[in-house]
Amino acid sequence: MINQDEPSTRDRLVGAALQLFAEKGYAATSIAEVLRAADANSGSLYYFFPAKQDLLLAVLDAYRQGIGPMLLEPAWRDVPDPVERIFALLARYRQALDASRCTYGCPIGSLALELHEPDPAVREALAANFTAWVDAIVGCLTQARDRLPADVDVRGLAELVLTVMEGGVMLARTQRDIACFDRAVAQLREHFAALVHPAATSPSPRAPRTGARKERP
Amino acid sequence: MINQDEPSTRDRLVGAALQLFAEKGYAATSIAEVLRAADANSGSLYYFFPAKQDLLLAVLDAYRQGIGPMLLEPAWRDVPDPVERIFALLARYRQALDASRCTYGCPIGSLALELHEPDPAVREALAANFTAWVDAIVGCLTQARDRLPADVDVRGLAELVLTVMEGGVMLARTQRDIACFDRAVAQLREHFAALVHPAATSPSPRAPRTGARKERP
DNA sequence: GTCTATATACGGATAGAC
DNA sequence: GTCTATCCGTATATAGAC
Repeated sequence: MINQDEPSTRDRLVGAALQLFAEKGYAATSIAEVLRAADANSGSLYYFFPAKQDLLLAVLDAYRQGIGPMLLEPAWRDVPDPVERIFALLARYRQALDASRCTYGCPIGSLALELHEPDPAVREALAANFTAWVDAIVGCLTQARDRLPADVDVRGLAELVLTVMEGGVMLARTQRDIACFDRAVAQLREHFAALVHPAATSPSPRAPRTGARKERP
Repeated sequence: MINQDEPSTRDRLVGAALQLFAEKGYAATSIAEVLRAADANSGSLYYFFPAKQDLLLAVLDAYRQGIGPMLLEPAWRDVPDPVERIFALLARYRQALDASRCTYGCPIGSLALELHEPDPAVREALAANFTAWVDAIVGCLTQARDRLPADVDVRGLAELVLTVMEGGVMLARTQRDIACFDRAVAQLREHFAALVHPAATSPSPRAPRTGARKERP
């Protein structure tokens, strides 16, 4: 066993930076704050990370590695239906948004828009996070493949989910109104309702649609 | 007439800041850079704006005032159909994204996510920009009201347009791939295609749908 | 690996003449 | 309204002992 009960200095630094970058952003977080939050000293940090950006890269890697165990797994524990898993994931973001009174959104999205001309390594690390997230949704859609139209753009649809989440978070945060996020998700629900078959395979006892589409004259 | 040919020092400052904040972000833009770009001096800037944040507020106000003349009017000049105007607006963002090789997105969205704990005045100025943008889409949808289902959430649908634009810009910038934005817009097209009647009123000679929805078995 | 002390630069903002 | 010169805090990063 390598893991101790006490996290290593390096892990404390990455953890502190992860939290602070999410709360305040990258530029607005000073090294001194990270050191204070991690209860470490300047010498330790620069022993592990040659520069602040290397700390950011470690944080982005931690996020990517955490997508499965920290995000998807808890969100999907009690949700077997692949389409519902998509909305369970969105509900997770809603929860974080709500708990922070519309302050905490998606840390990757915030960093992606804060860093305008990022170093290639940083840009790729951000892109890798989005790709992993979208891949997870693609997985859900693939599992529900037989309930989808044959000509559907699976990747495009998965990206739409990310897009709606990120846009909904942005709007809700700016308006300080979680209803914005809810409306975005509700619209996505409508989109799925028009697209997905009423789950002949799934034994889920939900109604196949929430709001029946109005008939055309 | 008040306007001269030469823009005032104040206008040059706001214009320079507007461009720099969009290109590099708020925190990453130094006062010195603004002064250089505006060909002005520190004394002039602080004569007009007590602090950097007041310059930001002026920039956000300029954006809001420019939504009509600088954004909607040129985008809608040759597009009478209200639904097509929505996509013409999105095409405008695509153009900016493309011209900058997926670097320049939506400056308001970037600022909204960069500034995590903004001063109330700043947050409200950002929110006012989003509101004005969404209101414009609501206007389009209202004009097309008779082509929409009676129970549609007009504001929710308008916010979805903003949400898809912002999310699409975020993903395209991060992946440095405009196809991400295109896929997001294509999905929105699908959503509208399933929602909007084939324009009985509009004399536009377009086909009512691009990709016919697959029939359910 | 960790500590303290510090180098060095640059940030926003100010002073006061003109 | 505009100019130059400058204050002063804070930022990242380094040096070198332990």
